[in-house]
Amino acid sequence: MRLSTLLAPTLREDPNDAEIDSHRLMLRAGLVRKLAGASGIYTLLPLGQRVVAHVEAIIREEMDSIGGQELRLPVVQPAELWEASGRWSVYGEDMWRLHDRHGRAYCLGPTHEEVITDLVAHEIHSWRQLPLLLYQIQTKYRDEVRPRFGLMRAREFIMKDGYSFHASEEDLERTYADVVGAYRRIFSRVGLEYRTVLADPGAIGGSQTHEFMAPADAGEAEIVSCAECDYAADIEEAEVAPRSRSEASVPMAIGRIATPNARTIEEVAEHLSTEPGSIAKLLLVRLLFADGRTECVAVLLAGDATLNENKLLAVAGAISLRPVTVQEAERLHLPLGFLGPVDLPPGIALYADPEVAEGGPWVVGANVEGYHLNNVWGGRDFVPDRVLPLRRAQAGDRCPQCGGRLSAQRGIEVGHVFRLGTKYSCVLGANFLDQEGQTRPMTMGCYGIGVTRTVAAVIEQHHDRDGIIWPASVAPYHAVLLPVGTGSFGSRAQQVAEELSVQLAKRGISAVIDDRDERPGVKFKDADLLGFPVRITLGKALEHESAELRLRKDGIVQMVPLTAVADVVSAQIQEATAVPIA
RNA sequence: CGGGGCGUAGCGCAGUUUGGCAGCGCGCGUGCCUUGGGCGCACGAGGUCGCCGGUUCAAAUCCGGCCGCCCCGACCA
Repeated sequence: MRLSTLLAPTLREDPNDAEIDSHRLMLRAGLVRKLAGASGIYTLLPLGQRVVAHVEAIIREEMDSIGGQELRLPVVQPAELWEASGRWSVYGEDMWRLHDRHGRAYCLGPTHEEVITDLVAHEIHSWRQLPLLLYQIQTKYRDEVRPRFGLMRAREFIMKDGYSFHASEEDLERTYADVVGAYRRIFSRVGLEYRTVLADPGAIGGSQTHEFMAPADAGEAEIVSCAECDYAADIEEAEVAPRSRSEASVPMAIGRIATPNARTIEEVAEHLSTEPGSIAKLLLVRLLFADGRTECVAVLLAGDATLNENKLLAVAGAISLRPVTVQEAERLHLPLGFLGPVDLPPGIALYADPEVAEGGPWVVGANVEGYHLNNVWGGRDFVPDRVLPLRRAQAGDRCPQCGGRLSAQRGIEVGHVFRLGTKYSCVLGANFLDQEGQTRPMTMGCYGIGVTRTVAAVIEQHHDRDGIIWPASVAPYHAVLLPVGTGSFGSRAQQVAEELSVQLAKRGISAVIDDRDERPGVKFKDADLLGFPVRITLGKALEHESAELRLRKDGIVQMVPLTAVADVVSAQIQEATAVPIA
């Protein structure tokens, strides 16, 4: 391929609407373009398409290796199908809905559980035909509340979705494990550093699920992971244990101290020359329940902890919560900024995290403007109505599995595997006859990988100031041949580039020739920006019948005789592609 | 949906406060020059100033309405 004819419009300057590195670099390197007037909808240009194709090829290989069968499912799906599963109303605004000329309602598939279950319900009838693992790699549509970060959260995106059907839970477990194994190989091969984390099954239902998270600052999810064992979890899901804390052996008497203008934990800690961790904070929140009822509760946490809102909602059975308003607090005669668990007005339930439920001494608000209490002891000075772990996990917490230290990081969710059970098979009639002749619903699993998001994640993890640094396995081309020089010297360089391109192709190495009539500096800059793993410069070294090979990832340069270039590059690419499976 | 920012040449931006010839850099075209890290010189093409309406002798600029994009939040199999 010649760069002079390739549609790869590189940009010298950063686009103004790209915030994160992957989005910025995908635009600058000419991999994608946003469709004007359509937030979250992108064209994949030739280089971007090649990268996506490489990621898809790796996914196909690994899914096929565990017995997966690829198929292609309709994008346009009738409302009836979604009404049958009950999700037409549940899915909400994220679903892209449309009508045909007869006024019948359809949607653009945001996912394909309904369609595939319907297919299997019609075609599979016997235990002898199970298990079945089907998958698709297709464009999906979600009218995201807020598309952002380029391909990271787009409204039209490519996803690999796999669905499995089983005669039993045990059989599902086998396939589930197979898929997790395949995912490990896929993400390792595309060059991602990733963590497998425990996550919330969310609205799709089912038991414990695993997310595959690629650590990156631009990630939208927060995870905690242990350095000493394999424990990792979404920060909202992570188990938290009370932290150890030194207690005074002899409880002293409670005391009242003036803390004028010290409202926040930081201000109180500074005023009293103590640590936030020795203060207990009381949050007043209003819970909203499904039946419209609301309730005001108080939550007591250590001063350096954060409330895990999901856990509070779960234990209280509420659907949402918000802090109380200033007016609500005034009505209760509670001064915001000086709240404490001692002598709360009746009618407000006190929920306490185990860390602060018993013992002391704690500094807490006095429920009087301008005052706090010290030497407060849980159990003596206040008694919680409920003691529940409501603290959000944070860096430095003990690992619930091995006791090691947890660290927190941001991550990009690139894959998610679920056990669906019989949620969809029951309502959509995906039943089979078992060996006893009994009709039973199939047990299902589903397994997603965000393909375009994975490409974004790879760039987030593999770039530098100059541009993208593609892993060889997904690079749009393995190498760039860069002839420089003028006159007859230049034509010789061009000719050598053509020859090497052919030699490389014979070894399965793809290369582009930068034959553009540009100054060397421009070619070098673009080569770095585009991120090809190997750069082969045909210039000065030609006088010694050699080429200059440079690896994008470390900048290491070596001079190689022309006759050996193809073999050396081939070896370099093979080495780079043979990644250990994490 | 709440908050904030933006919309002027293909891209990045100035001009808007205080109404008065539509500008700069990059890119693009032509010629000369240069040729190992985004050369230099000269000439040139390129605009419905997001859209609609209003005020005014005169609107990119002031007023009203609408649309789109980006960021934060809420939200998110």
